Amino acid sequence: MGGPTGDDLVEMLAALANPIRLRIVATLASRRDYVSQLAREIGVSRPLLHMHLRRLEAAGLITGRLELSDDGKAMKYYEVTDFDLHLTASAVAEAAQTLTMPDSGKGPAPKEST
Amino acid sequence: MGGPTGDDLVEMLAALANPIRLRIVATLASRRDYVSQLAREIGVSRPLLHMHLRRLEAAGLITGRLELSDDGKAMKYYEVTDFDLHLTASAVAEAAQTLTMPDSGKGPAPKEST
DNA sequence: TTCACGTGTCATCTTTTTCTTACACGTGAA
DNA sequence: TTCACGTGTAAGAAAAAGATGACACGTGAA
Repeated sequence: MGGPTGDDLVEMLAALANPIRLRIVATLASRRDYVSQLAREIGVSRPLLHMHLRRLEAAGLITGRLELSDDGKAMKYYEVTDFDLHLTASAVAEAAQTLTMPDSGKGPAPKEST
Repeated sequence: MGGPTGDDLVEMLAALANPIRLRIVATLASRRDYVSQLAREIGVSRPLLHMHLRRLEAAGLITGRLELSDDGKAMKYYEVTDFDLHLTASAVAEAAQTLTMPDSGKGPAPKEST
């Protein structure tokens, strides 16, 4: 039972549930890369890539750090983390127990009269 | 390398990346259930639950079949499938190769002049 | 018939994601 | 200075997802 909490799991799954972000992780899996170069390889604009990178980093799937190149430019390099998610029905059932519910459970069940 | 295709993976992940749907899978993991009862237990309206169930079934994570109860009512019972997703950076990298791209790769890379 | 319970769908509204365009800043080289 | 390349962010349009309410249909029991 070392899995992530329900909320964290949802965030990780949501982060991976997108073609572009899947591609970002796939690209970074082979070698780390900096933002502009990554944008060119994947074929998306930098602002868009920036947004996707933030989502992936917030979910803990990648990490980025700013470095200075030889010619003095500030480059932000990203790389993947060693995430390892094993998804089965029982794993999901366990994580779901730690889900932060909006308010259900205390509120009255949705009325369904005619 | 028996994993799902990139598109299928995205669909499965998107299906699980939601608190309510996570709860549905968790509930069905212990015992199968029919729609109205499930809606009461989870605390959502039937139309909403119906939509989430469709998404989960489309992703292949649950299956439903219509049965007739003793008192002649048509009940739709759902249960979880034996899905087993192992998510690592390399697994993602492999699945990403079979992603159906909108059009990138052929289209001109996003211009970024000025 | 009317009620309670089961099924499903459609139209609509609200919220969130996704994406583009435009801007700002910094550095090294021509 | 101007250009090329790197960084980041903010505003707004477009698209998708989430959620609700009102329907319609069927059956058994009061």
